[in-house]
Amino acid sequence: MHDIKAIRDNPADFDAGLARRGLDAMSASLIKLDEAKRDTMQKLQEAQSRRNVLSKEIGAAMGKKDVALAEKLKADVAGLKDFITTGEEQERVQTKALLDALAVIPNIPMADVPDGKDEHDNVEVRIWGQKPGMNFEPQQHFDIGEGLGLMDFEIASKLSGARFVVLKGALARLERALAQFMLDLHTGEFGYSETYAPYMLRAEAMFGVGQLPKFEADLFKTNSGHYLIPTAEASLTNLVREQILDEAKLPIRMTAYTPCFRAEAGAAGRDTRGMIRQHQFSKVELVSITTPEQADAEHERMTNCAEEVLKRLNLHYRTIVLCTGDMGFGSRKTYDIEVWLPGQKAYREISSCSQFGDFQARRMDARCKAADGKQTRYVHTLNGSALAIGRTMVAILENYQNGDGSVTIPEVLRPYMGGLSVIKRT
RNA sequence: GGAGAGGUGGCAGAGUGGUCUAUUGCGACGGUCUUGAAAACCGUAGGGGGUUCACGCCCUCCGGGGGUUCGAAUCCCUCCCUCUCCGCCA
Repeated sequence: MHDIKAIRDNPADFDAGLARRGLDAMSASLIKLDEAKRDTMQKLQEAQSRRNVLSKEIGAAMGKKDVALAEKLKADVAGLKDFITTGEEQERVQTKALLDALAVIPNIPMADVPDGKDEHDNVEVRIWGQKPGMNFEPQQHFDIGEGLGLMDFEIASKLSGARFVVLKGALARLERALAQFMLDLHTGEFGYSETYAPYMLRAEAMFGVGQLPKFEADLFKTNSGHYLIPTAEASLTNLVREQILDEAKLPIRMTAYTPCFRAEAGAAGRDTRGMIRQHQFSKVELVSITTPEQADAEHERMTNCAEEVLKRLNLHYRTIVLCTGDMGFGSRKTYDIEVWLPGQKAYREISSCSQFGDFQARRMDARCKAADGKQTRYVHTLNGSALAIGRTMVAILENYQNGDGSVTIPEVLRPYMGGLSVIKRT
């Protein structure tokens, strides 16, 4: 959510920011809505002020049992009633019109985000490791998993339809092992606080992180009116909603391992095979709540935390910064980490780390204040996947596959796999 | 799911139609006193918004949203949440 005052003060900057996103200028229409609202407010407040004064005089007259004066004053103030009633209604309508318009406008990219139209204009910022050498033709993860007899899309479709999977035996355990490994790393070495939070949220919370109103079609909704979280970001970020935090306590760093549910509306035909794009997947998420000054450094730090997972798994990856045309709705800067998949012969997104500025904080009303400070201000929010579990499993299967169809388990995961070093067909 | 009771400032807790500009207590901060502290005493306080170069002035907020009234913390409607008892239950 944008600050209308900032738009009013600097409409040209705002429109220039929108243009970088490929959007038309909106400042003029927004300012018009705002001016109409403020005009109503001024007249309304003046009338309310007069009403308050007269009402007090009525009270005083009643107290002195001067009924005649009270009745005269009542007649005086009666004329204001209609004006105030319609003014209040008008203010509500105008305020809603402005907020509705603001609610669907994406965040403005930071100055150092590269301009571009789509994913082809993203810019690589670093690359780590190298493609594994293999003396056989690498298979894709679904062929490996099905070959092991431990990954079953067919039975999953009978249970739930397309875009679901059933994992068995060592692969089911690998899912758990990956989550444990990642959580231990982030809590033990990087200072994130492990958090368990709801998987179902109210509309207000979904609005807070920017999922609503614009992306309702991407969410699953329950018959209780809740929405299933598409990412733990939604739950974790909302933990600071409607609060004024002590700045000395920032940054707050939280992590959670949760299932994620995505309707994948509009993804028909994309990644239909395998585990890359599912309605249900798990993810270890990182969320940071910071002061405005801390946000940029925290973004780099968070991205490094996500990359560290891949380093320890010895998976080749590259980190890219998304161009203005490819960024998500609420983000002002996003790094994607793409892991190399030898079976697919492609880099695929395995993590996305974004900073939102105060975009979500305004929607959630999450603020902070220095202990000695008078002024409250909005916190900054950041989140990143570290990592998506399903896609990490895909990467391990494809990168650690052997010529005989077995899969070697990365060293760091073996303690979590009961010492198992190779997954073989049983 | 059924029945009942409640949501008031950082916390506790009054107020049930008219100087409420929200009583009081605790806690907090500043000061007086003191070598220092404690105690005592005095004083200061929140959020959002409009307007102003500024000082300031004004509007609004007693869980959220509507309504009644000249006037609402107080009355009505509605939603949310908490607590108690019953029922059910991993």
